[in-house]
Amino acid sequence: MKLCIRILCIFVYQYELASCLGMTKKMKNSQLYKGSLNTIIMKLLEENGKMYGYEITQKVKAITQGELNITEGALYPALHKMEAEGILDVEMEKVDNRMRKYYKLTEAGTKETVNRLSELEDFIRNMQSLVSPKPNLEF
Amino acid sequence: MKLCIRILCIFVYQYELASCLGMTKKMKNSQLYKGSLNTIIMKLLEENGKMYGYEITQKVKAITQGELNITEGALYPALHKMEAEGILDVEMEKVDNRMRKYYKLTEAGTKETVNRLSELEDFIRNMQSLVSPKPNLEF
DNA sequence: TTTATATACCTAATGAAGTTATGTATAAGA
DNA sequence: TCTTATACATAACTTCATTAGGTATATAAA
Repeated sequence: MKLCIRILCIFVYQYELASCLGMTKKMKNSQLYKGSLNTIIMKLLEENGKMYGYEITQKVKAITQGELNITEGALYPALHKMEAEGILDVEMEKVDNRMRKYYKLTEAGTKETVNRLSELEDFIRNMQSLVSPKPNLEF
Repeated sequence: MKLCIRILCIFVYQYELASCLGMTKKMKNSQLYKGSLNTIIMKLLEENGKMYGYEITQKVKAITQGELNITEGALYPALHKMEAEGILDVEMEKVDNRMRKYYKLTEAGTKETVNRLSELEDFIRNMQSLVSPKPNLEF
């Protein structure tokens, strides 16, 4: 029994250690990211022309230094939905005997991206007003 | 028939006009705000000491120039939940024969607010990296 | 050689948060 | 009198994401 607990402790310790080093890190994304996934995907596609799902998850992780990890359970349904809505086009490609589904913005998608980005700007501006109310010092 | 269409047009026009003036404006909040409500509430309470529900909706509307309208269906359940979690304390008050439920941060709530605000900062920083990738120009 | 990790896709069950619609009730103004 | 503003509340529904599985190939480690 005591041995079991000791082993468990070692396991937990190593897990936590790994967490600290950002290796196994079962990162729980903040609630704040809810609703921003589509905007993120669209912006990345606008920038990179075409990307495949897995590539998107890795890109986001890299850009945010591991702070945001898009879960596949969120990503793939989102991509399928945007494809169904005519925002994205798909193109299959076989690389190294492994399949890839490349997504790119449609014309409509490109237009919608502009709106989404402006919404994001407004959102950020509003959130900043809310949390760091700058008294109008200009006069 | 033509008359009907004309009347409809006038109605739509006036509705849009009212919208522009921010009067009737059935503002649909961007998806992006999902997940930010608690943070907003906590920050406002941290700043103002105590507030009641309706006051919060008005304050947010004012600060964001009408861009963000907290719906009551989201607000009240959120307040109740935060109270249940020990983040908020309630205090009833009767003003003008009308009831008000004033909320304020508990000690735990105040601590949690710090975390939430730092999460928000990270979130904003990450979103900015994602949508406006600033190449590291420093060298 | 088996096993774990990385790449690459997928979905079903569940949960959390918000919208819409509705209800109650008082006060003030047109 | 009828509408708007103030002030609370909740039930039904939608949307988005998490959790937890599943398939399959390639590579590195034990």
